[in-house]
Amino acid sequence: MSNVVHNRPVVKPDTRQRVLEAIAKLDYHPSRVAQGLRQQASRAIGFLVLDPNPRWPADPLHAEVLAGMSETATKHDYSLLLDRPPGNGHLTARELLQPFRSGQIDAAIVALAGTSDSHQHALDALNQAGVLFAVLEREIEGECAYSVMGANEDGAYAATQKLLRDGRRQIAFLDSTQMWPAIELRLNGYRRAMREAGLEANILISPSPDWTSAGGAVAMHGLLERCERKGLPYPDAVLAGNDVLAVGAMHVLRERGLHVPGDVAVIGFDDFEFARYVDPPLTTVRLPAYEMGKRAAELLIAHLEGRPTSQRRHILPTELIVRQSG
Amino acid sequence: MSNVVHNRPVVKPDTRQRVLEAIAKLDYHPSRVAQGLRQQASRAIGFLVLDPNPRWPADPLHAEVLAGMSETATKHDYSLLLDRPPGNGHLTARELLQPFRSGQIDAAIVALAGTSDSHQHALDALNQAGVLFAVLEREIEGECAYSVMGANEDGAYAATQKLLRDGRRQIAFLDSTQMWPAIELRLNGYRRAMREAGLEANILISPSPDWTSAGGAVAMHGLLERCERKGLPYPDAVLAGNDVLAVGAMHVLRERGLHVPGDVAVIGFDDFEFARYVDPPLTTVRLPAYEMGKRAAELLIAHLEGRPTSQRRHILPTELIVRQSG
DNA sequence: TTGAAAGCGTTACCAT
DNA sequence: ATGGTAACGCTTTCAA
Repeated sequence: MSNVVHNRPVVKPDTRQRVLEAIAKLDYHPSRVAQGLRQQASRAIGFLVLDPNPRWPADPLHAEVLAGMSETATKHDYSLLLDRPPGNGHLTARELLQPFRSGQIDAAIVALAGTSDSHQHALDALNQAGVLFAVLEREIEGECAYSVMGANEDGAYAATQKLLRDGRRQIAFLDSTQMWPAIELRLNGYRRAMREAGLEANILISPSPDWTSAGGAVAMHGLLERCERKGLPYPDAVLAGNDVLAVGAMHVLRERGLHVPGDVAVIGFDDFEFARYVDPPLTTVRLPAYEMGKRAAELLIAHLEGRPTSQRRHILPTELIVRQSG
Repeated sequence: MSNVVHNRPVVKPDTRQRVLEAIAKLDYHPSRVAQGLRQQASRAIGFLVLDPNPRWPADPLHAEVLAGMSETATKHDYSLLLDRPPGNGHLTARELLQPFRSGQIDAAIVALAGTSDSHQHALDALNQAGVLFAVLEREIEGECAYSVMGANEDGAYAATQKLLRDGRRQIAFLDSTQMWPAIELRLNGYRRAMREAGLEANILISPSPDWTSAGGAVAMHGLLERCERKGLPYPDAVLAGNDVLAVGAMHVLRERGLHVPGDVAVIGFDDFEFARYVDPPLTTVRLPAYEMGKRAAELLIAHLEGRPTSQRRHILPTELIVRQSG
């Protein structure tokens, strides 16, 4: 019976035929739950989002990653389980491991919020438990740990250099009080480019309260006000932590009568769908989010099927997409 | 033991104490899989997306719905399983029911693509199997079927009326060859308003090949070309099937040197995050997508816990948000 | 090649 | 109030 369902060649053709008929007649459906219990494997991978913001799927980047994961999981007949931390977002190791221990998932893709060290204990716990996982946008080491990243630092470096080449000198960076590992890397790239250009003194960072466009507007607002208060000149360029922030920032600039890119150049990050449709079309650093989701899922599934990939650190290239905003 | 874990009051305090200690010492974790097998209930709800486009999570509306579902599921300690049709998107009843029959989910939220009748057989199959589900944006009847909708027709009607009140007469609608139940309703609202204004002859519909902004640009392009070919005047207003399309359409209008809203008013649908940040800020019909996801999940979970809601048809109100594009 | 039986980790039931 | 046992539906192993 089991041998028939799984197409194993140890059954005589006519026996197989009989069994198949019975299956059809009884409208039999194998229970994946029972299979899971017996085989100690659920054929499901989890998406563990360590972000207290319940609206995280609405972030275009997360959505793209999710789409890539889902596509790949389906292709390999794996299920995808969405898992969020209950409540406040501060996880104990126990909570994190729960879906593994309870047999719900065989592996997980982990998306972090917060600074890169804030969830170190969580990753340590995963490692110590010996479970299989892939972390997005974050270096990680461990027996069964993969990491899938975009070239965030390179991208931010290239974007800053482009602005410098265009003669911009007062280049500001928009980040957020809600930290996020990729942003640290982007900041690093920005800082390095400024330092190498001898403009360390011009480094200027303004935080958004969150990762929405409304937050981006707040950050831009704060930036301009700070300049006014201190009698500093306005920045002549802004590198935004991501496109969503950039959109809000451009809105504020327009409201203030500042021309983009004439007065202030703006470059975003991610190249989300709407980047080319805002006015002016947004120059940005493309991050291959969909591909990252795919890659992470592929690595985990290959590992689960006995084909672990020796390369644990996967960095997908970013690309500067020059449009008209900067 | 089971009684202790589930806090049943049939155990003596000191026995409970002893068991709890053992649990801690052995680092015991209940297996949800075994629980599922034993109780014939997985404590998971599925999101069945009958859309062949693998990038569906990147659609802002879907993402918001997903966020609402995820939030609610987590709150009630339910898992959320993402389920896509394998491959082409044309589902057999068998494939649709698979996650139910295999015990992976106790209920599902179903998002349809295609015309409202194209998946009728799928919904019939769900009904006939007696499984619990909620359909988004689509009327449904059945023993265990809920439907959660936005007031699509009302919204489109109100938007069209607003344009008429502003003196617009040549109002076009942007839909898509990739149909979608909600769009049929929006079209109905548009048609009804035009008919009631005696402008049935002016009804003009241009399709996008998909639901991206690029598609919206194609639809707008096609619309203008059709007018030119037939020697018709350009439309003085456009009601887009959703905001994503509207963004692409506005882009084309600007490229052609047409002023929004001076020459052509544009109204979108959904009120996604970026609607207020495009230029000019997009007038649109707000659809409470997050709330719809929440509601659907709540209805299912309440039903599963023995508290079925008598009202099966839930229509959440839409609201016309007037900004500057129309 | 086939059929029977054990066991995966729970919970529900039934003796104690 | 407690401990033992069967059963959930499958796969694997072992004997026939």
